[in-house]
Amino acid sequence: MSSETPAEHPCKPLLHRLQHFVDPGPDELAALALLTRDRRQATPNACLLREGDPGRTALLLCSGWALRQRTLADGRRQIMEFLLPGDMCDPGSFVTRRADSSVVAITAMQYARVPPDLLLETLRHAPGLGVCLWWMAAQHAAMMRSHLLAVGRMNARERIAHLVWELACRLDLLHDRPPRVYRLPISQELIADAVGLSVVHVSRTLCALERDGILHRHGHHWQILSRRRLRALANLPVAWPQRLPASLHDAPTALQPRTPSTRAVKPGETPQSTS
Amino acid sequence: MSSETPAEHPCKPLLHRLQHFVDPGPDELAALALLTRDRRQATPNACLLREGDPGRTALLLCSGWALRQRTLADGRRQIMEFLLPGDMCDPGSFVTRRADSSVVAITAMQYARVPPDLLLETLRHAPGLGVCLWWMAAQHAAMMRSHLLAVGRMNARERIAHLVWELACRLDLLHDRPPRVYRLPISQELIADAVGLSVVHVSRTLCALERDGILHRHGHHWQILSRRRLRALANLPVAWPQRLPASLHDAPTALQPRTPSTRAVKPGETPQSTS
DNA sequence: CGGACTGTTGATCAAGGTCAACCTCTGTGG
DNA sequence: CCACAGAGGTTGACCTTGATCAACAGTCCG
Repeated sequence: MSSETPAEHPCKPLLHRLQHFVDPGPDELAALALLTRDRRQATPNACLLREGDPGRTALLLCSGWALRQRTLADGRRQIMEFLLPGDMCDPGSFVTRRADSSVVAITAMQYARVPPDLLLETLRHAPGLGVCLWWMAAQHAAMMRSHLLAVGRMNARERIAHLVWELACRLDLLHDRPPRVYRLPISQELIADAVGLSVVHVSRTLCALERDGILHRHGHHWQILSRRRLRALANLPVAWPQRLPASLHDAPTALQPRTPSTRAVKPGETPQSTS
Repeated sequence: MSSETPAEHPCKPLLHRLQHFVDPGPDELAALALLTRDRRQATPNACLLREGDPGRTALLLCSGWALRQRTLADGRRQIMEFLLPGDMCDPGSFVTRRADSSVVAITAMQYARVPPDLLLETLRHAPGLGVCLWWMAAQHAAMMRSHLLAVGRMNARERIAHLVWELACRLDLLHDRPPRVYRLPISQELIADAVGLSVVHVSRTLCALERDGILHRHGHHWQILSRRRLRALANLPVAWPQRLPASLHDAPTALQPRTPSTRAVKPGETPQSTS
């Protein structure tokens, strides 16, 4: 088949991520290419979507980082999530009058706007993609719940460890092998607003993690020195992200499953157990 | 049509909620009835779904309250959300290997388990329901983001006000008119674990809200004395929940829109503006 | 060279946590 | 009918985590 040209595919990161789980056929590849018909650029701090906008369109990130946030009248803000290449931001917006949160570029980035009819058309061409999107949405919801758990019930150390671990896991999915050093283009202010702490305390806590030999940073380059201890701090109860359940591969409209030999092993994932 | 017998419909609360937004036809009513084929009972503290379960089934709550929670090894827990009659809990579970959170009954309750094929079959019979479920999922995601904002960036007073406001809005949707006094079958311990505070501090803060003439409670009966001040505290930027966007009513598979004369006015909702 | 932005460190402060006592209500069993 | 136990709520005293304010250092960029 013509499936061996991922390097030139317009939404490589999404593809790359999906390939950890399923093996897209030519139909799916062609359908995915459709999604990026309306491509755009954004520079740091540009607003892709503003709170209150009618914005009836999904966003598909191709390169660069963004974030979703909500702001209070007095300036306090909460960062809901960081958005990485390959992320598809809420198709839920199709069905909603006004956005409840803003999406802002962190780095220079490329993305596509996906209007509702285009998404529906794409799904008609490649129904198997529906399961993928559904799966991604479920993973996303689980991620949000983890985030809530961290912010609501963990202390500063744990919260930050949790965030770093989450980002590392997500970045791992964008590469063939877990990178040795991660590039996290986020300031400590962003970390603070994501985990609900003050900037100063984030700085202190990061220094402490570094002193304890768990992390190492310079600039935006981060290294995880002890995956074990970081993971323990992050308190992750279940493996995340999860694979598609096997039985879905057999559904009439599903994609072909990857054969075990070619399936990449995901980084922090323990196959079964919890602790 | 035969749409005037909601009193005997097996999932009245869901219906009631949907009727604030759309006008289900006979097909939709029949299809909804299908969903509750596998009905169950639960008593307080019963576990409908346990963290780590494979549980490939959605839950449709018919009566009573439940909650979704995640627990840490040392006993700390975060309540993700309270689940009310008419709530459909994550169809996302179809596509996921293991549940990331538990669902526990708060009161005695009735619910139905909805396996994947039943849901798909139902949607085949009444495609218009798909939009409804999608809309509910989008509302749900927005609610979770609000919750995260509250826990991450608000102080005790605001967090609790936020929670009470959210619950009141959701309960309003289950009745024809906003009730004068709400029945909230939740202990202060549950409130604490939902908003990320200690029980003691919840007690103090509630007493303060009562002293300030914003709330009144005895037992599980709550009255909102000043909707204005409660709403201001809760810091709600956009109207919630939102109506379906008008254009979706015109989609080929959509339900009939309610005529303006019969559409109920929703409680805390300002039609357009933010503050 | 000067300014903006980001990160680090110290000093002080306050919101909320913890511990403990006590109270009210409800249901239970004698 | 009362005694008792247990759960949930209230209040006080004290302590801890993290917020706030401020000064300063490093880096990038005009």
